[in-house]
Amino acid sequence: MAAQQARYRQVVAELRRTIAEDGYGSGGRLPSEKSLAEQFDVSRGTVRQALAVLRSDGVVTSRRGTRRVVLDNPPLQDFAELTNFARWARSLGEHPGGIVIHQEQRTATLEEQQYLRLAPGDEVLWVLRLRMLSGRPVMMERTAYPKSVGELVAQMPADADSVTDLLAAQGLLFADADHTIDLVLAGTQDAEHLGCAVGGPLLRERRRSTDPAGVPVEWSDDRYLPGTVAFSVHNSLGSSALTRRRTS
Amino acid sequence: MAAQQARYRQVVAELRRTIAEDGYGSGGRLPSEKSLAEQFDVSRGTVRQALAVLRSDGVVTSRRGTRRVVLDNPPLQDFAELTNFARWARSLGEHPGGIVIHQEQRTATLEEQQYLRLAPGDEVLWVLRLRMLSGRPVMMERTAYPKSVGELVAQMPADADSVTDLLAAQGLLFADADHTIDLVLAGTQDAEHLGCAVGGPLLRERRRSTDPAGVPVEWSDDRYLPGTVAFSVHNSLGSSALTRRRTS
DNA sequence: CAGTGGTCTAGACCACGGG
DNA sequence: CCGTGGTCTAGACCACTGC
Repeated sequence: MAAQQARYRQVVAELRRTIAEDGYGSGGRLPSEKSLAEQFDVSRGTVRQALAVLRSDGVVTSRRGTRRVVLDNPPLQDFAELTNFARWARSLGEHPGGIVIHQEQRTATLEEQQYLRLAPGDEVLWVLRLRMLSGRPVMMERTAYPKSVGELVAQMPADADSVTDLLAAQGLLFADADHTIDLVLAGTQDAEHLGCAVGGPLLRERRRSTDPAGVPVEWSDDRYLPGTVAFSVHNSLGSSALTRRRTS
Repeated sequence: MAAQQARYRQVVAELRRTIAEDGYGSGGRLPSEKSLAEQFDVSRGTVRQALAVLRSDGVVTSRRGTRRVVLDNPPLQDFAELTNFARWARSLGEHPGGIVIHQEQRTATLEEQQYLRLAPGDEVLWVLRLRMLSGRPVMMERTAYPKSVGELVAQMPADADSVTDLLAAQGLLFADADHTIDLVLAGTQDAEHLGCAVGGPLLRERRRSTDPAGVPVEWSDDRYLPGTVAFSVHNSLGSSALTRRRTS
Protein backbone atom coordinates (compact mmCIF):
# COMPACT_ATOMS: atom_id res chain seq x y z
CA MET A 1 0.00 0.00 0.00
CA ALA A 2 1.11 3.52 -0.71
CA ALA A 3 2.12 5.69 2.18
CA GLN A 4 -1.00 7.49 3.27
CA GLN A 5 -1.06 8.74 6.75
CA ALA A 6 -2.46 12.24 6.70
CA ARG A 7 -6.06 12.18 7.73
CA TYR A 8 -7.12 14.58 5.01
CA ARG A 9 -5.64 12.28 2.39
CA GLN A 10 -7.74 9.44 3.70
CA VAL A 11 -10.74 11.71 3.42
CA VAL A 12 -9.75 12.55 -0.16
CA ALA A 13 -9.55 8.85 -0.95
CA GLU A 14 -12.90 8.07 0.63
CA LEU A 15 -14.61 10.94 -1.14
CA ARG A 16 -13.06 9.93 -4.44
CA ARG A 17 -14.32 6.40 -3.95
CA THR A 18 -17.83 7.52 -3.14
CA ILE A 19 -17.85 9.84 -6.11
CA ALA A 20 -16.52 7.11 -8.40
CA GLU A 21 -19.32 4.83 -7.25
CA ASP A 22 -21.72 7.61 -8.15
CA GLY A 23 -22.64 7.93 -4.50
CA TYR A 24 -23.75 11.53 -4.96
CA GLY A 25 -25.07 11.18 -8.50
CA SER A 26 -23.55 12.59 -11.65
CA GLY A 27 -23.68 16.34 -11.41
CA GLY A 28 -24.97 15.78 -7.88
CA ARG A 29 -24.16 17.74 -4.78
CA LEU A 30 -21.84 16.86 -1.95
CA PRO A 31 -22.94 16.97 1.68
CA SER A 32 -22.04 20.18 3.48
CA GLU A 33 -18.59 20.57 4.95
CA LYS A 34 -20.11 20.50 8.39
CA SER A 35 -21.80 17.17 7.88
CA LEU A 36 -18.72 15.69 6.20
CA ALA A 37 -16.70 16.78 9.22
CA GLU A 38 -19.10 14.91 11.49
CA GLN A 39 -19.21 11.90 9.21
CA PHE A 40 -15.41 11.54 9.12
CA ASP A 41 -15.01 12.74 12.69
CA VAL A 42 -12.53 15.46 11.79
CA SER A 43 -12.62 19.22 11.99
CA ARG A 44 -14.01 21.35 9.23
CA GLY A 45 -10.50 22.52 8.44
CA THR A 46 -9.42 19.01 7.59
CA VAL A 47 -12.46 18.48 5.41
CA ARG A 48 -11.67 21.67 3.59
CA GLN A 49 -8.11 20.55 3.05
CA ALA A 50 -9.40 17.37 1.45
CA LEU A 51 -11.92 19.25 -0.66
CA ALA A 52 -9.21 21.62 -1.87
CA VAL A 53 -7.43 18.64 -3.39
CA LEU A 54 -10.56 17.47 -5.16
CA ARG A 55 -11.19 21.01 -6.28
CA SER A 56 -7.79 21.42 -7.85
CA ASP A 57 -8.07 18.04 -9.52
CA GLY A 58 -11.28 19.17 -11.12
CA VAL A 59 -13.45 16.63 -9.32
CA VAL A 60 -15.80 19.06 -7.62
CA THR A 61 -16.74 22.71 -7.91
CA SER A 62 -16.83 25.21 -5.08
CA ARG A 63 -18.94 28.30 -4.68
CA ARG A 64 -19.97 30.33 -1.75
CA GLY A 65 -23.58 29.80 -0.86
CA THR A 66 -24.14 26.38 -2.46
CA ARG A 67 -23.00 22.89 -1.88
CA ARG A 68 -20.20 21.57 -4.01
CA VAL A 69 -21.16 19.92 -7.27
CA VAL A 70 -19.58 16.75 -8.63
CA LEU A 71 -18.00 17.36 -12.04
CA ASP A 72 -17.85 14.67 -14.67
CA ASN A 73 -14.49 13.62 -13.42
CA PRO A 74 -11.86 12.52 -15.87
CA PRO A 75 -9.71 9.66 -14.62
CA LEU A 76 -6.61 11.30 -13.25
CA GLN A 77 -3.07 10.06 -13.20
CA ASP A 78 -0.71 10.93 -10.46
CA PHE A 79 2.42 12.90 -11.03
CA ALA A 80 4.65 9.84 -11.33
CA GLU A 81 2.65 8.49 -14.22
CA LEU A 82 3.30 11.64 -16.18
CA THR A 83 6.98 11.93 -15.46
CA ASN A 84 7.59 8.25 -15.86
CA PHE A 85 7.21 6.76 -19.31
CA ALA A 86 7.50 3.16 -18.15
CA ARG A 87 4.87 3.52 -15.48
CA TRP A 88 2.53 5.20 -17.90
CA ALA A 89 3.00 2.44 -20.44
CA ARG A 90 2.21 -0.23 -17.89
CA SER A 91 -0.91 1.57 -16.79
CA LEU A 92 -2.09 1.29 -20.38
CA GLY A 93 -1.43 -2.42 -20.38
CA GLU A 94 1.51 -1.97 -22.73
CA HIS A 95 5.07 -3.08 -22.35
CA PRO A 96 7.45 -0.14 -22.02
CA GLY A 97 10.70 -0.14 -23.95
CA GLY A 98 13.59 2.20 -24.37
CA ILE A 99 16.95 2.19 -26.11
CA VAL A 100 19.74 4.69 -25.70
CA ILE A 101 20.80 5.60 -29.20
CA HIS A 102 23.42 8.13 -28.36
CA GLN A 103 24.89 9.56 -25.21
CA GLU A 104 27.58 12.09 -24.54
CA GLN A 105 28.97 14.31 -21.89
CA ARG A 106 29.62 17.82 -23.08
CA THR A 107 29.52 21.48 -22.17
CA ALA A 108 26.00 22.81 -21.71
CA THR A 109 24.51 24.87 -24.51
CA LEU A 110 23.12 28.28 -23.69
CA GLU A 111 19.61 26.85 -23.65
CA GLU A 112 20.64 24.10 -21.30
CA GLN A 113 22.41 26.55 -19.03
CA GLN A 114 19.25 28.53 -18.80
CA TYR A 115 16.84 25.69 -18.16
CA LEU A 116 19.08 23.72 -15.82
CA ARG A 117 20.34 26.84 -14.10
CA LEU A 118 23.96 26.07 -14.88
CA ALA A 119 27.00 28.28 -15.15
CA PRO A 120 28.84 28.73 -18.46
CA GLY A 121 31.23 25.83 -18.93
CA ASP A 122 29.23 23.42 -16.76
CA GLU A 123 28.80 19.98 -18.23
CA VAL A 124 25.68 17.99 -18.97
CA LEU A 125 24.97 14.41 -19.93
CA TRP A 126 22.96 14.43 -23.12
CA VAL A 127 21.00 11.31 -23.99
CA LEU A 128 19.05 10.42 -27.10
CA ARG A 129 16.54 7.64 -26.47
CA LEU A 130 13.93 5.87 -28.52
CA ARG A 131 10.84 4.97 -26.50
CA MET A 132 8.53 2.16 -27.42
CA LEU A 133 5.15 0.79 -26.46
CA SER A 134 5.09 -2.99 -26.79
CA GLY A 135 7.84 -2.87 -29.37
CA ARG A 136 6.40 -0.07 -31.50
CA PRO A 137 8.44 3.14 -31.59
CA VAL A 138 6.35 6.06 -30.37
CA MET A 139 8.67 8.73 -29.09
CA MET A 140 12.12 10.25 -29.45
CA GLU A 141 13.50 11.66 -26.26
CA ARG A 142 16.41 14.09 -25.97
CA THR A 143 17.33 14.73 -22.39
CA ALA A 144 20.02 16.83 -20.75
CA TYR A 145 20.96 16.07 -17.16
CA PRO A 146 23.22 18.20 -14.99
CA LYS A 147 26.52 16.51 -14.30
CA SER A 148 25.65 15.13 -10.87
CA VAL A 149 22.48 13.50 -12.15
CA GLY A 150 24.17 12.44 -15.36
CA GLU A 151 26.68 10.41 -13.41
CA LEU A 152 23.84 8.30 -12.08
CA VAL A 153 22.15 8.03 -15.45
CA ALA A 154 25.35 7.05 -17.21
CA GLN A 155 25.66 3.98 -15.05
CA MET A 156 22.31 2.64 -16.14
CA PRO A 157 21.88 -0.07 -18.72
CA ALA A 158 21.13 1.24 -22.21
CA ASP A 159 17.83 -0.59 -22.32
CA ALA A 160 16.63 0.48 -18.87
CA ASP A 161 12.86 0.64 -18.83
CA SER A 162 12.64 3.51 -16.43
CA VAL A 163 15.32 6.04 -15.72
CA THR A 164 13.02 7.76 -13.27
CA ASP A 165 12.59 4.65 -11.16
CA LEU A 166 16.31 4.06 -11.05
CA LEU A 167 16.94 7.65 -10.04
CA ALA A 168 14.27 7.41 -7.36
CA ALA A 169 16.07 4.36 -5.99
CA GLN A 170 19.09 6.64 -5.59
CA GLY A 171 16.99 9.07 -3.62
CA LEU A 172 16.55 11.50 -6.50
CA LEU A 173 12.91 12.51 -6.72
CA PHE A 174 11.10 14.62 -9.28
CA ALA A 175 8.84 17.07 -7.50
CA ASP A 176 7.91 19.76 -10.00
CA ALA A 177 7.79 20.01 -13.74
CA ASP A 178 7.04 22.63 -16.37
CA HIS A 179 5.79 21.37 -19.69
CA THR A 180 5.44 23.05 -23.04
CA ILE A 181 3.50 21.30 -25.76
CA ASP A 182 3.69 22.17 -29.42
CA LEU A 183 4.09 20.75 -32.89
CA VAL A 184 7.34 20.17 -34.74
CA LEU A 185 8.41 18.55 -37.96
CA ALA A 186 10.56 15.45 -37.88
CA GLY A 187 14.24 15.84 -38.57
CA THR A 188 16.28 13.12 -40.23
CA GLN A 189 17.18 11.63 -36.87
CA ASP A 190 13.55 11.55 -35.75
CA ALA A 191 12.41 10.07 -39.03
CA GLU A 192 15.05 7.39 -39.05
CA HIS A 193 14.21 5.99 -35.66
CA LEU A 194 10.49 6.62 -35.48
CA GLY A 195 9.92 5.37 -38.99
CA CYS A 196 8.14 8.44 -40.25
CA ALA A 197 8.85 10.79 -43.12
CA VAL A 198 11.33 13.61 -42.77
CA GLY A 199 9.22 16.71 -42.25
CA GLY A 200 6.34 14.63 -40.90
CA PRO A 201 4.49 16.20 -37.95
CA LEU A 202 5.29 15.22 -34.37
CA LEU A 203 3.70 16.24 -31.09
CA ARG A 204 6.41 17.66 -28.88
CA GLU A 205 6.53 17.98 -25.12
CA ARG A 206 9.42 19.87 -23.64
CA ARG A 207 9.85 19.44 -19.93
CA ARG A 208 11.97 20.86 -17.17
CA SER A 209 11.83 18.86 -13.95
CA THR A 210 13.12 19.86 -10.55
CA ASP A 211 13.76 17.98 -7.33
CA PRO A 212 12.00 18.76 -4.05
CA ALA A 213 14.58 21.44 -3.28
CA GLY A 214 13.82 23.24 -6.52
CA VAL A 215 17.04 22.25 -8.28
CA PRO A 216 16.61 21.42 -11.97
CA VAL A 217 17.43 17.79 -12.66
CA GLU A 218 16.26 17.25 -16.22
CA TRP A 219 15.56 19.15 -19.41
CA SER A 220 13.92 17.06 -22.08
CA ASP A 221 12.53 17.31 -25.59
CA ASP A 222 10.12 14.46 -26.32
CA ARG A 223 8.59 13.97 -29.76
CA TYR A 224 5.63 11.66 -30.22
CA LEU A 225 4.35 10.11 -33.41
CA PRO A 226 0.92 11.43 -34.36
CA GLY A 227 -1.97 9.44 -33.02
CA THR A 228 -0.11 7.96 -30.09
CA VAL A 229 -0.74 10.41 -27.27
CA ALA A 230 -2.75 13.41 -26.22
CA PHE A 231 -2.21 15.65 -23.22
CA SER A 232 -5.02 16.59 -20.89
CA VAL A 233 -5.19 19.45 -18.47
CA HIS A 234 -7.76 20.67 -16.03
CA ASN A 235 -7.85 24.20 -14.78
CA SER A 236 -10.20 26.62 -13.16
CA LEU A 237 -10.68 30.20 -12.10
CA GLY A 238 -8.77 29.59 -8.91
CA SER A 239 -5.84 27.70 -10.29
CA SER A 240 -4.69 28.04 -13.83
CA ALA A 241 -1.98 25.52 -14.47
CA LEU A 242 -2.32 25.81 -18.23
CA THR A 243 -1.03 28.59 -20.39
CA ARG A 244 -1.26 29.35 -24.08
CA ARG A 245 1.87 30.86 -25.52
CA ARG A 246 2.97 32.18 -28.79
CA THR A 247 5.53 29.87 -30.30
CA SER A 248 8.96 31.26 -29.71
CA MET B 1 -8.31 47.92 -9.94
CA ALA B 2 -9.15 44.30 -9.79
CA ALA B 3 -11.33 43.09 -6.98
CA GLN B 4 -8.96 41.93 -4.31
CA GLN B 5 -10.21 41.92 -0.82
CA ALA B 6 -9.12 38.67 0.74
CA ARG B 7 -6.11 39.27 2.90
CA TYR B 8 -4.31 36.17 1.69
CA ARG B 9 -4.65 37.36 -1.90
CA GLN B 10 -2.97 40.60 -0.97
CA VAL B 11 -0.20 38.56 0.59
CA VAL B 12 0.05 36.53 -2.61
CA ALA B 13 0.38 39.72 -4.62
CA GLU B 14 3.02 41.16 -2.32
CA LEU B 15 5.05 38.00 -2.31
CA ARG B 16 4.82 37.75 -6.09
CA ARG B 17 6.04 41.29 -6.39
CA THR B 18 8.97 40.73 -4.09
CA ILE B 19 9.88 37.55 -5.93
CA ALA B 20 9.59 39.27 -9.29
CA GLU B 21 11.96 41.95 -8.08
CA ASP B 22 14.33 39.20 -7.11
CA GLY B 23 13.93 40.16 -3.48
CA TYR B 24 14.89 36.68 -2.32
CA GLY B 25 17.37 35.90 -5.06
CA SER B 26 16.94 33.42 -7.89
CA GLY B 27 16.74 29.98 -6.38
CA GLY B 28 16.77 31.78 -3.05
CA ARG B 29 14.81 30.95 0.05
CA LEU B 30 11.71 32.60 1.45
CA PRO B 31 11.49 33.78 5.05
CA SER B 32 9.81 31.31 7.39
CA GLU B 33 6.04 31.22 7.61
CA LYS B 34 6.27 32.53 11.13
CA SER B 35 8.25 35.59 10.16
CA LEU B 36 6.04 36.24 7.13
CA ALA B 37 3.04 36.10 9.43
CA GLU B 38 4.60 38.75 11.64
CA GLN B 39 5.71 40.82 8.67
CA PHE B 40 2.21 40.91 7.16
CA ASP B 41 0.52 40.96 10.54
CA VAL B 42 -1.67 37.96 9.80
CA SER B 43 -1.92 34.50 11.27
CA ARG B 44 0.23 31.67 10.03
CA GLY B 45 -2.86 30.08 8.51
CA THR B 46 -3.35 33.04 6.22
CA VAL B 47 0.28 33.00 5.19
CA ARG B 48 -0.02 29.32 4.39
CA GLN B 49 -3.10 29.97 2.28
CA ALA B 50 -1.13 32.50 0.28
CA LEU B 51 1.84 30.19 -0.07
CA ALA B 52 -0.42 27.39 -1.27
CA VAL B 53 -1.38 29.57 -4.22
CA LEU B 54 2.24 30.27 -5.08
CA ARG B 55 2.99 26.59 -4.66
CA SER B 56 0.33 25.46 -7.07
CA ASP B 57 1.37 28.12 -9.56
CA GLY B 58 4.86 26.69 -9.47
CA VAL B 59 6.42 29.81 -8.01
CA VAL B 60 7.89 28.25 -4.87
CA THR B 61 8.63 24.77 -3.57
CA SER B 62 7.57 23.40 -0.24
CA ARG B 63 9.20 20.77 1.88
CA ARG B 64 9.02 19.90 5.49
CA GLY B 65 12.15 20.89 7.32
CA THR B 66 13.46 23.61 4.98
CA ARG B 67 12.40 27.01 3.92
CA ARG B 68 10.59 27.40 0.65
CA VAL B 69 12.70 27.90 -2.44
CA VAL B 70 11.91 30.31 -5.25
CA LEU B 71 11.55 28.48 -8.57
CA ASP B 72 12.42 30.09 -11.88
CA ASN B 73 8.88 31.18 -12.36
CA PRO B 74 7.40 31.28 -15.81
CA PRO B 75 5.08 34.23 -16.37
CA LEU B 76 1.59 32.92 -15.75
CA GLN B 77 -1.63 33.91 -17.39
CA ASP B 78 -4.85 33.94 -15.53
CA PHE B 79 -7.73 31.71 -16.42
CA ALA B 80 -9.50 34.31 -18.51
CA GLU B 81 -6.56 34.71 -20.80
CA LEU B 82 -6.67 31.04 -21.64
CA THR B 83 -10.40 30.75 -22.19
CA ASN B 84 -10.60 34.01 -24.04
CA PHE B 85 -8.94 34.25 -27.42
CA ALA B 86 -9.41 37.98 -27.77
CA ARG B 87 -7.91 38.75 -24.40
CA TRP B 88 -4.97 36.50 -25.14
CA ALA B 89 -4.38 38.17 -28.47
CA ARG B 90 -4.36 41.59 -26.89
CA SER B 91 -1.91 40.51 -24.23
CA LEU B 92 0.44 39.61 -27.08
CA GLY B 93 0.02 43.02 -28.57
CA GLU B 94 -1.92 41.61 -31.51
CA HIS B 95 -5.32 42.55 -32.78
CA PRO B 96 -7.83 39.73 -32.29
CA GLY B 97 -10.20 38.86 -35.08
CA GLY B 98 -12.93 36.32 -35.62
CA ILE B 99 -15.46 35.51 -38.32
CA VAL B 100 -18.37 33.14 -38.04
CA ILE B 101 -18.19 30.99 -41.15
CA HIS B 102 -21.09 28.74 -40.43
CA GLN B 103 -23.64 28.40 -37.69
CA GLU B 104 -26.56 26.08 -37.16
CA GLN B 105 -28.91 24.85 -34.53
CA ARG B 106 -29.32 21.10 -34.59
CA THR B 107 -29.76 18.00 -32.47
CA ALA B 108 -26.71 17.15 -30.39
CA THR B 109 -24.47 14.35 -31.61
CA LEU B 110 -23.66 11.53 -29.23
CA GLU B 111 -20.31 13.12 -28.49
CA GLU B 112 -21.91 16.45 -27.74
CA GLN B 113 -24.51 14.84 -25.53
CA GLN B 114 -21.74 13.27 -23.54
CA TYR B 115 -19.53 16.32 -23.15
CA LEU B 116 -22.32 18.81 -22.58
CA ARG B 117 -24.30 16.40 -20.43
CA LEU B 118 -27.38 16.61 -22.62
CA ALA B 119 -30.25 14.23 -23.12
CA PRO B 120 -30.86 12.56 -26.50
CA GLY B 121 -32.75 14.94 -28.72
CA ASP B 122 -31.49 18.09 -26.98
CA GLU B 123 -30.36 20.81 -29.30
CA VAL B 124 -27.07 22.63 -29.58
CA LEU B 125 -25.85 25.68 -31.42
CA TRP B 126 -22.87 24.71 -33.51
CA VAL B 127 -20.55 27.44 -34.68
CA LEU B 128 -17.57 27.34 -37.03
CA ARG B 129 -15.28 30.31 -36.59
CA LEU B 130 -12.02 31.44 -38.07
CA ARG B 131 -9.77 33.19 -35.57
CA MET B 132 -7.10 35.66 -36.56
CA LEU B 133 -4.20 37.52 -35.05
CA SER B 134 -3.81 40.93 -36.63
CA GLY B 135 -5.50 39.72 -39.77
CA ARG B 136 -3.57 36.47 -40.17
CA PRO B 137 -5.65 33.29 -39.84
CA VAL B 138 -4.29 31.12 -37.03
CA MET B 139 -7.08 28.92 -35.77
CA MET B 140 -10.27 27.13 -36.74
CA GLU B 141 -12.76 26.84 -33.93
CA ARG B 142 -15.72 24.49 -33.85
CA THR B 143 -17.87 25.06 -30.82
CA ALA B 144 -21.07 23.47 -29.60
CA TYR B 145 -23.15 25.37 -27.04
CA PRO B 146 -26.15 23.98 -25.21
CA LYS B 147 -29.39 25.59 -26.33
CA SER B 148 -29.67 28.12 -23.50
CA VAL B 149 -26.15 29.41 -24.10
CA GLY B 150 -26.57 29.16 -27.84
CA GLU B 151 -29.45 31.59 -27.72
CA LEU B 152 -27.14 34.22 -26.32
CA VAL B 153 -24.38 33.40 -28.77
CA ALA B 154 -26.70 33.49 -31.77
CA GLN B 155 -27.56 37.12 -31.07
CA MET B 156 -23.97 38.20 -31.32
CA PRO B 157 -22.49 39.88 -34.37
CA ALA B 158 -20.67 37.49 -36.70
CA ASP B 159 -17.43 39.39 -36.27
CA ALA B 160 -17.58 39.67 -32.49
CA ASP B 161 -14.08 39.77 -31.09
CA SER B 162 -14.86 37.92 -27.93
CA VAL B 163 -17.77 35.62 -27.35
CA THR B 164 -16.57 35.01 -23.81
CA ASP B 165 -16.70 38.68 -22.92
CA LEU B 166 -20.19 39.03 -24.31
CA LEU B 167 -21.35 35.98 -22.39
CA ALA B 168 -19.76 37.32 -19.23
CA ALA B 169 -21.73 40.53 -19.72
CA GLN B 170 -24.84 38.34 -19.60
CA GLY B 171 -23.70 36.88 -16.30
CA LEU B 172 -22.43 33.65 -17.82
CA LEU B 173 -19.01 32.87 -16.39
CA PHE B 174 -16.56 30.14 -17.27
CA ALA B 175 -15.21 28.63 -14.08
CA ASP B 176 -13.64 25.28 -15.00
CA ALA B 177 -12.24 23.77 -18.15
CA ASP B 178 -10.80 20.46 -19.27
CA HIS B 179 -8.39 20.59 -22.18
CA THR B 180 -7.03 17.86 -24.41
CA ILE B 181 -4.15 18.68 -26.69
CA ASP B 182 -3.14 16.56 -29.65
CA LEU B 183 -2.20 16.67 -33.31
CA VAL B 184 -4.59 16.35 -36.24
CA LEU B 185 -4.37 16.67 -39.99
CA ALA B 186 -6.22 19.45 -41.73
CA GLY B 187 -9.47 18.61 -43.48
CA THR B 188 -10.62 20.43 -46.58
CA GLN B 189 -12.53 22.94 -44.47
CA ASP B 190 -9.50 23.63 -42.28
CA ALA B 191 -7.21 23.95 -45.25
CA GLU B 192 -9.51 26.28 -47.13
CA HIS B 193 -9.81 28.84 -44.36
CA LEU B 194 -6.43 28.54 -42.71
CA GLY B 195 -4.63 28.52 -46.02
CA CYS B 196 -2.69 25.35 -45.40
CA ALA B 197 -2.51 22.08 -47.33
CA VAL B 198 -5.14 19.42 -46.89
CA GLY B 199 -3.54 16.84 -44.64
CA GLY B 200 -1.19 19.42 -43.20
CA PRO B 201 -0.57 19.13 -39.45
CA LEU B 202 -2.48 21.24 -36.93
CA LEU B 203 -2.18 21.52 -33.17
CA ARG B 204 -5.57 20.78 -31.68
CA GLU B 205 -7.01 21.82 -28.35
CA ARG B 206 -10.34 20.35 -27.39
CA ARG B 207 -12.00 22.04 -24.46
CA ARG B 208 -15.03 21.54 -22.31
CA SER B 209 -15.89 24.50 -20.12
CA THR B 210 -18.34 24.65 -17.26
CA ASP B 211 -19.94 27.48 -15.31
CA PRO B 212 -19.46 28.00 -11.58
CA ALA B 213 -22.28 25.57 -10.84
CA GLY B 214 -20.57 22.83 -12.81
CA VAL B 215 -22.93 22.94 -15.78
CA PRO B 216 -21.20 22.47 -19.16
CA VAL B 217 -21.51 25.57 -21.30
CA GLU B 218 -19.16 24.92 -24.19
CA TRP B 219 -17.51 22.10 -26.08
CA SER B 220 -14.92 23.21 -28.57
CA ASP B 221 -12.42 21.85 -31.06
CA ASP B 222 -9.74 24.43 -31.85
CA ARG B 223 -7.08 23.79 -34.51
CA TYR B 224 -4.00 25.99 -34.68
CA LEU B 225 -1.61 26.42 -37.55
CA PRO B 226 1.85 25.08 -36.75
CA GLY B 227 4.22 27.60 -35.27
CA THR B 228 1.55 29.87 -33.87
CA VAL B 229 1.01 28.59 -30.33
CA ALA B 230 2.36 26.30 -27.67
CA PHE B 231 0.68 25.23 -24.46
CA SER B 232 2.44 25.33 -21.13
CA VAL B 233 1.58 23.51 -17.95
CA HIS B 234 3.06 23.38 -14.52
CA ASN B 235 2.49 20.50 -12.19
CA SER B 236 3.95 18.96 -9.11
CA LEU B 237 3.83 16.01 -6.79
CA GLY B 238 0.97 17.53 -4.88
CA SER B 239 -1.19 18.64 -7.76
CA SER B 240 -1.08 16.99 -11.13
CA ALA B 241 -3.21 19.00 -13.47
CA LEU B 242 -1.60 17.46 -16.53
CA THR B 243 -2.27 14.02 -17.91
CA ARG B 244 -0.81 12.05 -20.78
CA ARG B 245 -3.37 9.95 -22.59
CA ARG B 246 -3.35 7.49 -25.36
CA THR B 247 -5.09 8.94 -28.36
CA SER B 248 -8.60 7.61 -28.54
C1' DC C 1 -33.72 34.34 6.24
C1' DA C 2 -31.30 29.97 6.85
C1' DG C 3 -27.62 27.33 5.14
C1' DT C 4 -23.42 27.13 2.76
C1' DG C 5 -18.70 27.84 1.61
C1' DG C 6 -14.80 31.57 2.13
C1' DT C 7 -11.72 33.72 5.26
C1' DC C 8 -9.17 34.25 9.46
C1' DT C 9 -7.38 33.33 14.12
C1' DA C 10 -4.58 31.08 17.94
C1' DG C 11 -2.86 27.42 19.42
C1' DA C 12 -1.01 22.57 19.35
C1' DC C 13 1.73 18.56 18.01
C1' DC C 14 4.39 16.07 14.61
C1' DA C 15 7.92 14.81 10.86
C1' DC C 16 11.60 16.08 8.53
C1' DG C 17 16.22 18.65 7.16
C1' DG C 18 20.36 20.07 8.31
C1' DG C 19 23.85 21.60 11.23
C1' DC D 1 19.12 19.10 18.55
C1' DC D 2 16.58 23.23 16.63
C1' DG D 3 13.96 25.38 13.13
C1' DT D 4 10.99 24.47 9.49
C1' DG D 5 6.85 23.27 7.14
C1' DG D 6 2.79 19.72 7.50
C1' DT D 7 -1.30 18.55 9.90
C1' DC D 8 -5.19 19.30 12.87
C1' DT D 9 -8.45 21.60 16.01
C1' DA D 10 -12.29 24.85 17.64
C1' DG D 11 -14.25 28.68 17.06
C1' DA D 12 -15.60 33.08 14.78
C1' DC D 13 -17.46 36.21 11.30
C1' DC D 14 -18.60 37.24 6.59
C1' DA D 15 -20.58 36.87 1.64
C1' DC D 16 -23.27 34.64 -1.13
C1' DT D 17 -27.25 31.41 -2.91
C1' DG D 18 -31.56 30.17 -3.03
C1' DC D 19 -35.87 29.52 -0.95
